Amino acid sequence: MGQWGYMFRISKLADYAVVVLAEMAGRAEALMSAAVIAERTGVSEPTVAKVLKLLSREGVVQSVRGAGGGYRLSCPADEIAVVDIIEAIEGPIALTACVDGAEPDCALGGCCGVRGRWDTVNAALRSALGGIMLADMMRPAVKGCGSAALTFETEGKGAGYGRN
Amino acid sequence: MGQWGYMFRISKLADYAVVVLAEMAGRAEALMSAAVIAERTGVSEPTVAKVLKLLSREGVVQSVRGAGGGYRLSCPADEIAVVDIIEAIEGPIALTACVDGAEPDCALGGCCGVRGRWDTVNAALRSALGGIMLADMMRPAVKGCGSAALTFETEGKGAGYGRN
DNA sequence: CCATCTAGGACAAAATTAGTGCTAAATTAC
DNA sequence: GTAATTTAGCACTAATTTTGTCCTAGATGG
Repeated sequence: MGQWGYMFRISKLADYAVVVLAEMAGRAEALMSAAVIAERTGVSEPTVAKVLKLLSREGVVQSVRGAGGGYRLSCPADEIAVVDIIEAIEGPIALTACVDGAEPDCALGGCCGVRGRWDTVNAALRSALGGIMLADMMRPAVKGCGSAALTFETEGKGAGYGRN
Repeated sequence: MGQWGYMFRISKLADYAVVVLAEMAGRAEALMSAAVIAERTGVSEPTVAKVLKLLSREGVVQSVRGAGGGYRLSCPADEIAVVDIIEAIEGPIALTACVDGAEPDCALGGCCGVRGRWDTVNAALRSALGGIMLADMMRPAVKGCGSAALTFETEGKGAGYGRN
């Protein structure tokens, strides 16, 4: 019922995360800085940086600090489940807050007719999404797109942050 | 990354919808007014009314106007998929706005490396959730509130409905 | 006609998300 | 060792979404 009317919307950040990782997967071994990835994907640099920080903290990517540093995937694209990416950004999957253990002060209290029943749904979700890998999200290499010469510009961010 | 840190959160309204419908399923044939359902579920009346209006518009429940009117389920609880309920409240399932055909003005444009790839994910989602029915969300008739001794529940926690 | 009861839209407040900026820490290059 | 590069981690503001409520209109039954 939001602007798009879609349920199960994932956050834009998670969406960007998949785009960013798909880009990185193209050069799986190489280190890429946030700035370069931003340029290659078209996502604004601050946003790319934010996404990568989260992904790094959750172990989806590895980071190397310092000059010449950057990020690389922790494992091959066909071993990273999309659901893991989303969880890295948004936290554990659950259809409601009403899951085992959490949230002590439900106003409906012990009378809630569906308490604990969402677990089944959540399990089904995880199961269904667990099999879809990052590699499945990549298109078969489109030329002309996104692959504008990999230049390490020292020009800086003076060019301004394009909005996403 | 919200307060609960859960991804795939459904809205509270959709959550209420399941609670409301589970209540109605107990007396499948009978007409129940929004006021009565509100009283029996503990969800505030304006909210119950709102939920029922949406469910009615989408055909999940049937409505009867006028004195003595109310709502009843359109079909048995084991024929109503939970995902249908959620869709009735929140609109069609889709993990991103970036689905087939839709959304002409994605800033990443034609260069987006994952464009169209979400369809697979969404299909998997629908498939997994389509098999879970409202009937599966109901507890096997619990008399008296708070007894709660039920299969999966490891403890008396687990809630998630904000107060009204 | 009058008391009920749903339909539908409008709306303000609250909660969440998005996006940006700043400072610190690590690493490389000179 | 100093400077430049690049990630880490907050803190914060603005924009968007969700909630919850209200108000008016249309049906229905007695």
